Amino acid sequence: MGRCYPFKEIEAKWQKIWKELGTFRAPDGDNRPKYYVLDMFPYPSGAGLHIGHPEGYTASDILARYRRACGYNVLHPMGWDAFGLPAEQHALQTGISPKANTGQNVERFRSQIQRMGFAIDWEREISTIDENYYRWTQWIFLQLFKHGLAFVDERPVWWCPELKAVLANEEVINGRSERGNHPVERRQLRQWVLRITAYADRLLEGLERLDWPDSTKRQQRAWIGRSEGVEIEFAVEDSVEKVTVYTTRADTLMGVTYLVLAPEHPLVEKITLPAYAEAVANYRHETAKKGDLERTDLAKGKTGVPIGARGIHPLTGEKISIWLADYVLPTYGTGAVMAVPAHDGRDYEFAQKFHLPIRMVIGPQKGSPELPFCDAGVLCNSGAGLDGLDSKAAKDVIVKRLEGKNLGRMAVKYKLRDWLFSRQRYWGEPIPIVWVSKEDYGAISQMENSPFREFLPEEPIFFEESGLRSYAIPLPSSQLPLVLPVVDDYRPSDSGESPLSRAKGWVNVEIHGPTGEIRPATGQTGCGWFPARRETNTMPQWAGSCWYHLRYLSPRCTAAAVDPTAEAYWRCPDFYIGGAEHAVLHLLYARFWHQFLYDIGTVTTAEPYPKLFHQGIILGEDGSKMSKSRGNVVNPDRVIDDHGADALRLYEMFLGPLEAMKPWDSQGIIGITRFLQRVWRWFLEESGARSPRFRAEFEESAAIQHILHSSIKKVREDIENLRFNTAISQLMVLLNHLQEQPAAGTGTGLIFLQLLAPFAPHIAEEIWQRMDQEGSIMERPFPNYDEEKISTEVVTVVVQVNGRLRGELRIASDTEREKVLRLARADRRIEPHLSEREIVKEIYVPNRLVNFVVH
RNA sequence: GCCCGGAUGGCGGAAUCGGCAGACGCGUCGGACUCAAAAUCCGAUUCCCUCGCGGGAGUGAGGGUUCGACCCCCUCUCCGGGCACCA
Repeated sequence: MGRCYPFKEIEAKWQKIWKELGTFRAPDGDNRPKYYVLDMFPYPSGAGLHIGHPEGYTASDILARYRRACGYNVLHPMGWDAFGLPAEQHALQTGISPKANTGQNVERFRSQIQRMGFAIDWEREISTIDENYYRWTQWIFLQLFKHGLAFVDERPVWWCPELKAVLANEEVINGRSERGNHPVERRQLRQWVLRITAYADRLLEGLERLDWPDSTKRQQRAWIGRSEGVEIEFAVEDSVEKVTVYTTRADTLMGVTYLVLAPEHPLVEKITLPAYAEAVANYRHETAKKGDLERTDLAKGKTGVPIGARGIHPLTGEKISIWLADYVLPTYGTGAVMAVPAHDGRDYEFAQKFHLPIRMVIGPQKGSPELPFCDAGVLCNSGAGLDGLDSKAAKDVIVKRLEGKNLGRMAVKYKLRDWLFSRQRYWGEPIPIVWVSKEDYGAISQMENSPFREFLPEEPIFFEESGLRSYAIPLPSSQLPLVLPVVDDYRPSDSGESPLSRAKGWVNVEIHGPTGEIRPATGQTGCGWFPARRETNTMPQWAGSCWYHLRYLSPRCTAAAVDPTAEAYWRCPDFYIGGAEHAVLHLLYARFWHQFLYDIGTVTTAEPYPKLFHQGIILGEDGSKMSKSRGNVVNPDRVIDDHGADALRLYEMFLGPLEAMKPWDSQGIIGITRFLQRVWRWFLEESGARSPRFRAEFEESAAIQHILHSSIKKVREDIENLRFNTAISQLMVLLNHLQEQPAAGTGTGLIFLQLLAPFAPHIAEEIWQRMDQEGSIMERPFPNYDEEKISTEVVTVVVQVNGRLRGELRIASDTEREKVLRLARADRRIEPHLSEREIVKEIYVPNRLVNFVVH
């Protein structure tokens, strides 16, 4: 290492000063306009900060510091998404409690983040595992419960034998667990479910008004998967039952040649003919064993069995066979489809395999098609009133006919499923519910002043187990937080029960109806005391992150999840930045909770994140994803040790566009280090004192004023558009020009420092001080540019002949067209290209370009 | 399979209302300083022909529109991401 500026000392020095002075504290309510910048808070893993974390944080920090300098009251907070499976697995391996382990990880993350010198208001730090935080997560859950949006259901769920845990749909990828890539299987378990589907339309429509990346909106739309179609009833021959199918292609109704039910369809038992019962039972059994991986594996081809019963076509009365096939999913639509093999790829494949009839009803193809025609078209073979209509018109006619017979109606379906909200784990928020008998539920719900009625829903929530019904009683506010009990065994049970179920003293309680008190079981009930069992499932990791953006507004508030006064001022984040991997999970769940909180009056904004940005991924030096196994992981601590936090900040932003995926280059950071050293040496002498080059009264040349003011403009615009790489390059260009001058105005130097400050705050503060400036550079308004200084009197106009560059002219700006063309024609370099040729056309783009078209 | 996004020097990347391609930085080469090295500073650096002046080619490939295309249109290749029997 050569002569470096003393980044170690000055970075520690300014971080200390900022902390002591509370420079970045964001006061509630203020005359200034507010600006709320939010980072996706990290999961504090045992591995410590990754080089990718500071990328997003630096970006938001630059924006925060810039907005501050532009006169905004900026809120830039940080916290910890601290519940999660890794801490629990670590506990199983080491015996160290998740709480202790997570605490250590948080310490490390905090100190690593603080070393970056971010303008964070640390007094607002939050953690999802704090009792005073999850108390309100529980409160929101109870509100959902009260409003009928949280319920229990015995349902097939993804069970991972390896993790011994139930996984949400989103945590299962191609039949394997997202975390750990273990195989998963179906199991029937009692689960808590949140009715996110009730918000499907609002979640969809709300997207229109959001300033989000298109790809993320697209993903959410696809996830919600709204489709408009028709439900059609097919009577079953010799039966009172009917098969209801859902289709988006009612126009192909005349091409239906058979029906298919999902193997799980409840009608199967009722309508299967005895002769087919055994084969059907076998097929259903086979399907149940399959994971969705096998079931959805297209390569394996279609399977299915007939059930003997026949359906009756609602318009033609034709009798068609009914089949069971696992290509029909029980969880979508009605779990039954009408098969139109001529116009659907899947039906076609199935029909081919089982030699079922194929009837074309969308023309104009002739004969039996080689391939199904799946687009819209013009109807044929469909009879009077339909043939010749296009698909759209035909749908209308067919729906009208069905409605006339009361055999069909328009219907809207979604791919979105309700959110499976319980986990059989220890390290999560306890669900604040106790279970009581039917009689006791009746008694408690009748007690007029019982606190247990605070969150009681209109419809009771219950489940049945070995013939006994248990009823859900919500804990009252006075019992919150429901604290996670200390246990010594974090293993889940093989039966799918949470480790909490082992804490018998915690699980078995008695509740006092009149007062809302809860005590450990004594066996002495009566006098308003009822025996109860606590819910032992915990919430998924997504819960805490659904509303953290609100808790920052009033992190210590004990009276409410969000203090209404603070909420009225800060509202919601003006800018939200984080990884694209959260496009559908966190970002959809958080929108759901926020919309719900809006409905119950907790917040005054309809959407949580009006503007969202995804930073790209930083790859290893070899261009592949950083991973321990590849040995290409860059440790931010090392980089700060070697080059300083300012250099790391600057370099991460200089690598390329913020949203791009870009490889780290340990050579490249040298360029940034050199730049910072040149800055240091331009301002300061060897001794560290301010350089004598600076003059208080100094008239800069027009050229310097031009580059200075256009740099101010570019830096401002680039920050506002998150183009930090080009902003930094402009600062380099500016310094290159300034360095060529023997002297400089003090004001020019100070402007340079102010432009640099959001990116490299420590060095900017230090030089600011050594330039004898009072106070923090952060307190000064961001420089403005003078448009007049940017406009130039002389411009370069390039001259082309037939579009090929042949020369250029230096002329006064806004010279009239004829004069420019005359000068161009006479130019020494242009003339030879024009001589003896006819000029067909002359193009002049003012102040930019001349093009002669010659024959 | 379907839907997005991308492809620019040795490398990361600039430049898109259609108007000088390669800003800025890395690397490399040459020079200054030095006993020497490091550091620093100065210069060169898309490729080809040329001592030079200059000329030719060039933004993944091929075609098109235009006075003019990295930019717009069509076809294709490769890379990245998302969805994946959703009827």
